[in-house]
Amino acid sequence: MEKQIEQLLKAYGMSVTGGRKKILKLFHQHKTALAHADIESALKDKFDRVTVYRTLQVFLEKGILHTVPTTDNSIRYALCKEECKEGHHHDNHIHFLCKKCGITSCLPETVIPPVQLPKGFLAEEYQMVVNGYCKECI
Amino acid sequence: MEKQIEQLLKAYGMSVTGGRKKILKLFHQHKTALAHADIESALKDKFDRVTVYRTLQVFLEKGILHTVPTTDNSIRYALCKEECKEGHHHDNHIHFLCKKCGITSCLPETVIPPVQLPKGFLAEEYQMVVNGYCKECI
DNA sequence: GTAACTGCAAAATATTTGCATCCTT
DNA sequence: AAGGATGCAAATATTTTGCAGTTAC
Repeated sequence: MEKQIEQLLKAYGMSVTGGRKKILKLFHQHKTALAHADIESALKDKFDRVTVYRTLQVFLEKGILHTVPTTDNSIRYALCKEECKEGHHHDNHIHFLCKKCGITSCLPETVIPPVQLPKGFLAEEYQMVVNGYCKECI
Repeated sequence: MEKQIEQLLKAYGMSVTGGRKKILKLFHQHKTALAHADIESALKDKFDRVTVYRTLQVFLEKGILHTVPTTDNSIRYALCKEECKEGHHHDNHIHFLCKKCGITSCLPETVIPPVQLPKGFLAEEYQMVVNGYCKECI
């Protein structure tokens, strides 16, 4: 695991530091999308708040993480690319947001069906969010 | 228009005030989803920032507005219910976000296709966001 | 007249920036 | 050793809260 994470960082041309490893590890452990606050509290004082901001920012730019659409005001980040790589080759996953526990999960095995857009719209990416209740909260 | 708006407010059991009318009018004029900042700058000092927050909050609670999923950190609000009422009777619209001009539009006439979720997930609402380029920006 | 809405001030939160120090390569 | 990453302090921006004055019904 440790090795995997370091390799991933190197593969993306980033230097391997404690903070980046910790944060990346979090995303690998939780299979859900995480908000800044989740990460901060998971790291409990181990790293500065600012470092978390900057690390997430870099991960986004490099394409290790991507943002998940939400209807509340939180920005959530997820590490879906990897999981999707092996199965279907699509960047467009469905995200599931549980109303009770608030967990946001990626459902990489579920394919977003095609839609017909009105004339004049050129679509590049599709994202789908499903709200409801997850296994634990039904 | 003025009358329509007042009636809508009354229909939802809200008192009719200047601020509410102005904000609701904005949503009727622009056919796009608006963020707090959009509204604030559109009203240019006519109303207090706090009033805008509170008005949007009430509109959400009453069900006049709903939030639109976004991948940036902005909360966007839209007034889709009405438009949908007449056509298809579904609350689940597709939202289109233009990469260039940043405008978020509701596409009420486009139906979200059904998806098969993995076992253990109970879905209640479906939302779909499409990124790309709108008519003006292609 | 009463309840609710609004503006102002201020508190609480969240995010960004600058700079000095430390760590990775 | 050099460039980049981190922590700390502080500046900005965003959102929430309390209260007094005003407005809608």
